[in-house]
Amino acid sequence: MRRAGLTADRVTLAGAELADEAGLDHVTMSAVARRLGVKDASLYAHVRSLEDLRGRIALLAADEKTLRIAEAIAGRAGKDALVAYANAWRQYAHDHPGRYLATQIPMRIDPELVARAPGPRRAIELTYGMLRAYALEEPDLTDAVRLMRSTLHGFTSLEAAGGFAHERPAQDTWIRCLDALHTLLEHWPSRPEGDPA
Amino acid sequence: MRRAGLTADRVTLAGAELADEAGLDHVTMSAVARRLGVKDASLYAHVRSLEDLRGRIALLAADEKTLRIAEAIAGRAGKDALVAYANAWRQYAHDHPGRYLATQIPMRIDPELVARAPGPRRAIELTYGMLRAYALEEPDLTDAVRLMRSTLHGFTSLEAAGGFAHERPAQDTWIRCLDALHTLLEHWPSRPEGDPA
DNA sequence: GGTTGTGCCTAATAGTCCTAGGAAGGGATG
DNA sequence: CATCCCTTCCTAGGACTATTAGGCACAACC
Repeated sequence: MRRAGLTADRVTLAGAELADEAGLDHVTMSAVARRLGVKDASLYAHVRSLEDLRGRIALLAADEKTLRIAEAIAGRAGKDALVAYANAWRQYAHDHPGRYLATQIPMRIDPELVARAPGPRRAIELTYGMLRAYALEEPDLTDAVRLMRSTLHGFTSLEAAGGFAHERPAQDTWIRCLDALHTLLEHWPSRPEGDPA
Repeated sequence: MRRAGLTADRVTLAGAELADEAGLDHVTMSAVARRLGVKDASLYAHVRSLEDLRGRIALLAADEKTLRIAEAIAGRAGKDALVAYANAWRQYAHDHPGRYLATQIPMRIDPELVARAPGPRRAIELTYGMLRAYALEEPDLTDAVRLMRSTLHGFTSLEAAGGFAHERPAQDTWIRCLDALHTLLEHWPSRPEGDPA
């Protein structure tokens, strides 16, 4: 009797592949087990539950996306970095729609596992680092980081869900949106007086 | 034997309520049937499948959200309208997290049903109408609409998923982001020469 | 009052998650 | 080399879910 060499990471990877190929809600214990040539009960030695598996897929996606972004912006600055950052984000969502969707589900996942995953935290750090070129001070910097993440996530998410009808190519809008974001970051509106928050 | 008076709409509503209370993936045929005091098989007379039900929930959410936005911006213009629009959007996502999440799933739903639902189309029209105050010309107007939808959706989506850590209240960031969007729309960057697209 | 159709039912199949307990491979230890 | 033990994977089974097929009873119309 051969051993399949399962680990939590291998199970997670199989689930992630399945999510990209068949859609996130086709990621079931049975389906992942079939893909690994194993009985479903065997997975429970490595993964606590289906919900746990989905959380791990989300964390994997966050790590992978962060890594891609880090590579993309390395050695770049200013608008160059901004565009590279955004394109890497969008490209990851295109390449891995299932994994990307997994990151959107409100996760009630093992906090200890989250703490060990570097992805989410590092992603924020990267964004802060990149936006430092725009000479924003706190709390504007935090707000700008959040705005940027919101816009990128919203665009890729809507695009994936078919939210942009056919009239105008999404790619054209994308380029213009990056222009707009860049402009906005360069001319970030000042706070009204008496608003230190 | 009492009749429950089921219709497709009543089933959809029960599913939507369940989605908000228990989370979208607790919306099952059995659970909806239980909530309606009915056997699960009975639902299939009104709804084609679970996936169909989820699609209907998504369409319901789109209609409701659009209605709220329409009420919010009625009689307003300029930044006033922008803020009202955005707040209505965000408030809907807060009030109905399950329904809102349903709109994010790529739906392979009956196209005929989609065509009959006024929500998605009307939402876009409303956005166009509101942004007309900013004197943008096509295709900038379309791009601005898409940017606006992306940012609002991204923000509410990230917020719902717990994406904004505790440091700074999300509400404060929200206000500043609306300022920023308004500023951006007033100073939309011009296209580079020789780019009629 | 009989007919017709609809609304909800029972019954059944297949697939799912997950638990409990058992067997067999692989490594450490005598 | 033999033994022990831990990990890995299995079999078996319970509870729940989605979906289909067919039946009965209620309501409306003639």
